[in-house]
Amino acid sequence: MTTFPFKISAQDGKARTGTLETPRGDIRTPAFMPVGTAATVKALYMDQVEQTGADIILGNTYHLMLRPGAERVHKLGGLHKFSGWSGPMLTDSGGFQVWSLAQLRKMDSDGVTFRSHIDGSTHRLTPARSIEIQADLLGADISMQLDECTDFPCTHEQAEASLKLSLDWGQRSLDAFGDRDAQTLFGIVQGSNFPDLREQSAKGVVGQGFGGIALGGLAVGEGHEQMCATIDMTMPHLPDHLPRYVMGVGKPIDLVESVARGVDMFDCVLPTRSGRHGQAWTWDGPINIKNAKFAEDTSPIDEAINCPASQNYSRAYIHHLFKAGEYLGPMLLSWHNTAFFQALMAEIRTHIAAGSFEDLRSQLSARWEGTKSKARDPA
RNA sequence: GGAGGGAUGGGUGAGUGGUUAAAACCGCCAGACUGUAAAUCUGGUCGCUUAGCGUACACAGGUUCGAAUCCUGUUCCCUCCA
Repeated sequence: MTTFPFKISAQDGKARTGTLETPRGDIRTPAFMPVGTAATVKALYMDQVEQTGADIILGNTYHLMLRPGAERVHKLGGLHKFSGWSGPMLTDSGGFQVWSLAQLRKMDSDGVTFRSHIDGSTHRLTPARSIEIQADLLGADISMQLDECTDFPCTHEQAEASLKLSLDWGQRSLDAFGDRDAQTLFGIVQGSNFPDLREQSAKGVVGQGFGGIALGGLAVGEGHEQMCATIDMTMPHLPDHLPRYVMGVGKPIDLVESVARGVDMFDCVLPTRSGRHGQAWTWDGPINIKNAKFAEDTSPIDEAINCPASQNYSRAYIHHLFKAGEYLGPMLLSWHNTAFFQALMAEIRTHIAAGSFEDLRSQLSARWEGTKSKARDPA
């Protein structure tokens, strides 16, 4: 397995900062990767995404195979050329859709059959097909193994069966991936919130020899505390020399606390989705720009963020855009949020390098205490 | 001048005797959003001392055990004909 050079330049407690070097460019870690599911980071130009400081973005196997079709993207020159993003790209395998589209798919030991949410047509995803789509057709720099994102909560028995399936699919993904010079493949640890199962899964995935290790099955309703506990129970079983990626996370507080536990990479739809919905993340916490109190607020969203959307537009104006249903509102907040998440990661890197990460962490954790996600009510 | 139609909660607009404090949508006020079926979804939106009470369907009367709904008058609006 080709592993991209991962150079850790500084460590502060369990937090570490460094660079993951890919043929398409370096990824500064800890890194936040904006999500571009359908070959677009929603509501943003690729130029804007790049200017926010993002080194790498995501694409999605399931969505792209349905539309415009993986073969078509390949015919058009691959996902980078097609979308206009020339930096590194990571693609998700479709494993998250196994969970999020549970009602539209059927699983067997060999793979998953999806009924398209667009037109009802049937699509088959196996570990090998997912690799073919990601690495061969889309041309992802980092591919993810096909996995089953385990539902939460679930029984020990269910979690064990699920992680074993993912382990098996991981091996088959590796076999299909083979040897490649300029691309790599990450494995995914599952096991819900059971220490023995996370250990079992982690040891299995690490033993298989991937180019990076992801933690899956998080941010699916377990809440902030459970998520941190799960990361804690998994980290001891991961090697230091590989990048660690927590999939689908998270809120700023989640990022800070995960970095403190040794995580190097993240992705999350939150900055763009909540931006489209009127939520702006700031150093003082999230605000809902649609709230009446911003109707005549002439201050910018967050002057401290080096982004035109953050600095050059009044809250009153963006409030108006949202109330009026104007496209520019969601565009500006998606832009701001994406820039804010990058600014947060940059700040984190700087503090790790300076050995002052714990100061930053305690400061932000106190400030963002109230934003921690609660565990989903089982009722 | 004549004939007809209509006035319902912030707006549009259902409702033609009791199950109507009054559908639905919009607006307004909040909340949620974590590997994107999400420019989405959820809750609230007459007042009060809130298992109840008081007001309320242009206005004023009337019929009825009971009226937004039926009758009479008034005011205003719309269409058509002269």
